[in-house]
Amino acid sequence: MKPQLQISMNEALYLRNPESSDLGKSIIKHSVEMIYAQGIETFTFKKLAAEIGTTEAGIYRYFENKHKLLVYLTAWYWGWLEFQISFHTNNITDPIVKLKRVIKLLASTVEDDEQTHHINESLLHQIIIAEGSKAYLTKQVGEDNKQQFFQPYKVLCAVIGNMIKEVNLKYKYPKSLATTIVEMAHFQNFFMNNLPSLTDFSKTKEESEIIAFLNDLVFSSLKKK
Amino acid sequence: MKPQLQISMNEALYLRNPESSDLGKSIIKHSVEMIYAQGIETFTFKKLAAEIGTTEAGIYRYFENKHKLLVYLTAWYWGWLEFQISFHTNNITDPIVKLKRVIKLLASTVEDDEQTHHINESLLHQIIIAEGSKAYLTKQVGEDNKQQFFQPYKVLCAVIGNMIKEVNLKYKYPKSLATTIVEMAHFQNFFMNNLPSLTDFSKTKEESEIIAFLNDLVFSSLKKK
DNA sequence: TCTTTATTGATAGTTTTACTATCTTAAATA
DNA sequence: TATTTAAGATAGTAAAACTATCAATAAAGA
Repeated sequence: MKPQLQISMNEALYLRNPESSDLGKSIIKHSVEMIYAQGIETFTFKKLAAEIGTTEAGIYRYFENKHKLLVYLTAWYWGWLEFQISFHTNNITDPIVKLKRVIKLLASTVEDDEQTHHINESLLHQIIIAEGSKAYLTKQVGEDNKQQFFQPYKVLCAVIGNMIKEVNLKYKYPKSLATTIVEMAHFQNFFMNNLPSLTDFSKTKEESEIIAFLNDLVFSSLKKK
Repeated sequence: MKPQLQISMNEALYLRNPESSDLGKSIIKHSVEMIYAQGIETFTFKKLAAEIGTTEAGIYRYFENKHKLLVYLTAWYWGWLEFQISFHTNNITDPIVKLKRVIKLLASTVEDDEQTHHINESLLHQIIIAEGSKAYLTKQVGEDNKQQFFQPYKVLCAVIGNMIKEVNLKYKYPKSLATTIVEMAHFQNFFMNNLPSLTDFSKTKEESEIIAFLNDLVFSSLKKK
């Protein structure tokens, strides 16, 4: 039996911890599948309840509303990704190699660990691409931020920002470049698949091209003069 | 009397052309003010109707739904911005100067032409920053794209992509760099004001810093080797 | 083992959003 | 003057987004 990876979650994101029961885990599992399939706007707690054989009220015992659930899923994803990054860059000493590794992890389709847990990371990755920014592009972003809902995202960006500094201490915009990498890894993917004329990858639709673009972008910026 | 700038709009975006009547113009004007103030999720046609002294049904005669209205506003904005860009880069021959000008236009707060029309471009700019990507981050993106709803955005990106090529014909990712500039001009602004630890501009909160970042990013990439 | 507590299921209800339909009036146009 | 057309007024429906209550059951503690 593999050791279960537990992502520690901000308690203010849920009413009852979904990791603490079968129903909770089922909510997460089917949320991911349904939001992936239908998109966040057409997804409702009622549909979710019907799907997993419980009632709407049952869902509301775990999550206050759809927005909190989305924020929960994004927070979980960024926490998970940060773990992946620290795992896969663990014994790399060269900061350039390390940063390249991160870019690859950000822009690659994740393979799902079917065995490990109820969350299909591959579907969740697609959700984050299409819905992730909706977690913070709201009027409540200030309050949500005060409650630390975006901490995993901020931690991940900080980690990448530090790697950037390792490559070139004199570079003036490590944080902004970090968010640019993260956001563009996703946006270029979305554009490539949905509005292909906005990218240079419409012919092959290969994520390796996104990686090449991001590498070029980042290491041109970090080249010392 | 100044000549009115008319942005030509895709007819499939509305049921009745809002530019064709006072009520229509009022819908646009107050939509911009209300979406700016409340955000797109809490904004409703009922509230809008109350605000402008008409009925919900009255709004529905112009726009099929809230999403179409948002797409209309974003399309208008990108059309308007493209005009601004072509106007302000008109007699510039040096492609580097031209591209810098574009970056400045993208990342600067727009001053509203109070006199010219019913749309407050300054508020609309803020709406695009916070809500703009929601216009295409949906499950209907494919159908919406087929109906050419994103044409003004695509045209703008193509224009910028061509300027990039003018600077360096050998650069491999002109389109993706163009969308990166456009999106990051907005995202860095949103982060600076709402999640400041994600940027390097949290101290000053000056958009001039975003411009400097984008200039550095773009011209590092376009430097010939 | 008995009792308490916690979790879920079942049911019902409210408010708001998102829309559709119809009818009337007023204004513009032919 | 007849006739399209836009807009106001009113009403209504379906679904979404919740809240409340009570009973059944299972686990945990005394």
